[in-house]
Amino acid sequence: MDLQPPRGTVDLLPPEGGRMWALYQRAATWAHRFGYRYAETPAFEHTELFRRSSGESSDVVRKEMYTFEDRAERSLTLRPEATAAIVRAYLQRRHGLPVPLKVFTVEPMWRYGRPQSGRLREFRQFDAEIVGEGGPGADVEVVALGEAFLREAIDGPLELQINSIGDEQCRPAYRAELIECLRANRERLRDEHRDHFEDNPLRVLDCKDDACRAVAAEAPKIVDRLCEPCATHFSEVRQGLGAEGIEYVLVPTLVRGLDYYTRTTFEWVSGRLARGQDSVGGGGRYDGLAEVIGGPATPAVGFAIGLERVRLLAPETAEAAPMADVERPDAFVVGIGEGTLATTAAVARTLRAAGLGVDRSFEARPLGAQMRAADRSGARFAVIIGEREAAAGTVTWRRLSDGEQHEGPVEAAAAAIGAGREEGPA
RNA sequence: GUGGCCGUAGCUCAAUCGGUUAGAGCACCAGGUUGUGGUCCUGGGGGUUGGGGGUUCAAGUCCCCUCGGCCACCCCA
Repeated sequence: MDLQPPRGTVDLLPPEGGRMWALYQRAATWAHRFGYRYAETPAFEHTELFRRSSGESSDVVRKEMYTFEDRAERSLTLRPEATAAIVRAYLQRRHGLPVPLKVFTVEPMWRYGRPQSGRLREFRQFDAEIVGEGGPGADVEVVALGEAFLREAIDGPLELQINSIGDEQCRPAYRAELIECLRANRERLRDEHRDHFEDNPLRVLDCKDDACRAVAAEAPKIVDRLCEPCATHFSEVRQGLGAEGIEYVLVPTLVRGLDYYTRTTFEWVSGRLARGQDSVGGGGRYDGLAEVIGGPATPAVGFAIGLERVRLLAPETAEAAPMADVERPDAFVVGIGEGTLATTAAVARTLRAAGLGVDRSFEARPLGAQMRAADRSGARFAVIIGEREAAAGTVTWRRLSDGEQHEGPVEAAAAAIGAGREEGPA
């Protein structure tokens, strides 16, 4: 039996599991601070949903989907991204939901491709969406949420790039103009673009090849061709970001891989990762998506942040720590002597009822061994019960960081240990 | 999916020309320790040398296949 997990998947055992869990909590904390509520959608959907939403010419649909048939011969696909499913769910049950609907989710996604570090076949995303609001304030808020999370979760440089790719009013004309330009410079493009740029001309713009970049630099820019409403929207988004104190770089060649984007597109880029995987997250507005999958016109905007990539950029101090703060117990209960198992269990029960995270040994082991276990558990306090305490009806609590200890009733221990917990992460 | 590089304990590495029972440090576990953890001492568990096949008296070492990882491309998270 091969014990390796399937290619492109990973096991998250301690301490890695705790670090990912800490990231989930951090995402939830920030989403809550911005008024986003938690949502989940199925891990798989009808294949049709993604074909229509992402677009037939997108790479996701063309070669990255995990598609399978179930026993009733329905074609299903493991979700490659979160947005389409959230919009589908919203459309099906929109009556009674708040407007706009602000939701976030932290779930795995699946895309078939060759794995690399920070690029897995099963990967996790923090995703936030505002459905039903078309104003620029929504774009700004969604970016602000992602920005707040990222600035706290990662170390080092992070660049927010933004662009507007227009809408169905202005993009067709721009698209035609761009095709003209590309046709005129056809010989300079690299092979794979030379014959296919008419399918998705915007794609050529973010090609990394030097020759293509040179052509892209000379080509007309979509931001100069926006219709009046799109131009106004974009300018208000930029003003709003400025007012939030969020720095960004305008990147006229920033287009995104999925067809459903309109107007604002953005991406967070790290300078620290390998070039092919330096995008930490991205998103944009997708006002046309709801109609594409059969609903009424519904403006919406959102982002997806890749948590594996965030982990690669985590501060080294956090990586070096033996465990994440979120999984450290508050106290480890230690009993001295053979007959103390029942006593430590009772003390643990009391401390847990008081809201503390408590661990203990399953067996009556030597005191030194239990203290060692307490230390290794990461607990902040050891709570010790021996003959003396049992007779007096007290416990001894010892702060493991400096060895300071006191003896008193278990309620006093609970209060003292609980009081020291405030400096932990939010 | 295309191209390249690389696989020896959990991690970092060692093992002479193809030669006997694959070693070390760190990490992990236990004991020292029925009144105190981290340091220290002693001991222990861990390997199908990624897997399979071939060559050979003999393979961690040479050859083939395969699986996996990394890098670039594609593209994105």
